[in-house]
Amino acid sequence: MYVNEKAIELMENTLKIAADKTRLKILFSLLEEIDSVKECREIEKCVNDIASQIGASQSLVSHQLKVLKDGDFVKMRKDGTKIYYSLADEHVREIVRITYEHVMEGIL
Amino acid sequence: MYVNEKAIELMENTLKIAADKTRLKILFSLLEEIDSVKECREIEKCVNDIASQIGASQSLVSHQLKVLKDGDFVKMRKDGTKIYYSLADEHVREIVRITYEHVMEGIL
DNA sequence: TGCAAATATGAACGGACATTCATATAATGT
DNA sequence: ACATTATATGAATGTCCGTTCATATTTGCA
Repeated sequence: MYVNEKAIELMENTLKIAADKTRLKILFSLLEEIDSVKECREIEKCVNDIASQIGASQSLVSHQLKVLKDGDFVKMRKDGTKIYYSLADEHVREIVRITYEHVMEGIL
Repeated sequence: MYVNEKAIELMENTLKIAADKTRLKILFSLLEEIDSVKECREIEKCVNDIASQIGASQSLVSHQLKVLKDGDFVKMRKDGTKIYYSLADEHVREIVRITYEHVMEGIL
């Protein structure tokens, strides 16, 4: 089917943002586990907590959070010296969830 | 939530394969339009048909089809000198569809 | 005002990769 | 066997980007 060039570009940009292991780890760190991936709740965390949790440097996490924020994958809330990040909306969760399930099924 | 390193790598690889405008065009060219994206049927096309349809060179399409095939995004069927490609399974359609819808909603 | 904690920023480096060009391989028909 | 059509392949190139290191900025507090 035909899809115009602009839509293709937007899709490419969106998928590129998700297609990085550091950024994926950040996104998963913002999902609180309950039972399955489907039932995760969004939570908020500050930069250093994310960094120590995923085992990456503060600088790297800050850089990648900027990418995620520019791409509207996450939103932020300032509180004192700390800045809390959380997932932007349900759509981010959905794209992460579906890719995760596909990988887990070993099909894709 | 915690996700092991191997799953993160697989997700990164899967998303990287989809995150390219030429490969996205190829995938869309293998979706026959009916009404909405949800209702598309898979079809098969040979390399040159795909190339002329998306306005790319034969060499480029062949290179990217190899990437898509190695990533199990497409499957192939030989018939004489022609080789017909089609989407591998429903999961490929789903990831393309969801990303497309998100972009179209202008939310993500 | 000075210090410390938390985060952001900029430069620099190295590796990955999309594209092009030229050429090779494979299959078909005469 | 040869020419033709369809597709694959390999090298070369230029660009993008993930990561690191050092440093700047901001906020709170004594």
